[in-house]
Amino acid sequence: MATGDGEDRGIRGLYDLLVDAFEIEEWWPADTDFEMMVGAVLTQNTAWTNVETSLSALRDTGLLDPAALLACPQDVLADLIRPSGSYNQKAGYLRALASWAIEKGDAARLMSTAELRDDLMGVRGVGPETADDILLYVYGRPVFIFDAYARRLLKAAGFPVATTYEATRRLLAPAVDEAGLTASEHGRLHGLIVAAGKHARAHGWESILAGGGERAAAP
DNA sequence: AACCAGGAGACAT
DNA sequence: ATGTCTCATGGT
Repeated sequence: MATGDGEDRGIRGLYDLLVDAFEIEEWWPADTDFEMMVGAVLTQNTAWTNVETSLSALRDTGLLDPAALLACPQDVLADLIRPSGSYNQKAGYLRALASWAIEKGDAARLMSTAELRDDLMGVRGVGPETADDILLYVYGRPVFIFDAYARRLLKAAGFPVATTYEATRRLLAPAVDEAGLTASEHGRLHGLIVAAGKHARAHGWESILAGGGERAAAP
């Protein structure tokens, strides 16, 4: 590995690099666990600013609560989350999520990470990335989010990357393990990667990976 | 005015 | 196990 490519520094090294390169505000702000889960579904293929509009509408109508949300007619719910796009699909997803939250209660906290991940992915509307978001930000499990930005970054850094989320996750599980980041660090890392991804869209990944460069601020 | 945004599911191959 | 299509608004 005298290639000098990014894999040499490992995921821990990538984390250190990004901490120095970017300043981000508190990532994934939410008052409650359920609000965080709702946000995770609404943000699918959707800009976060649009999600905030929907979350505010849900908060104002008291629907950021599993039981209250289930009691709401689906077409009314769909209308409230319209700004987030795919509102008919997502309204159904949110109902499935609310049912799961009520059914599970605190039992979820006792499950192993692998078990809980499988359980979450059984919920309609929760795929691999959304499940990992919830594992990380609601249940405090130290998982790496292999979203599109992360895969591009990892590839640019010299890691072997697959085309899909799950394939990449399996491929790089050892590297994530070796990094040994805490859940808190993983949480910050995901935010940093999204900030880096937006920066890279304009300036390329090289400007970041070269390191020691400019310190960019996140909007 | 295409293109993308803090993806997932159904279905075909 | 891997593609393609649909969902659908709002910002650049």
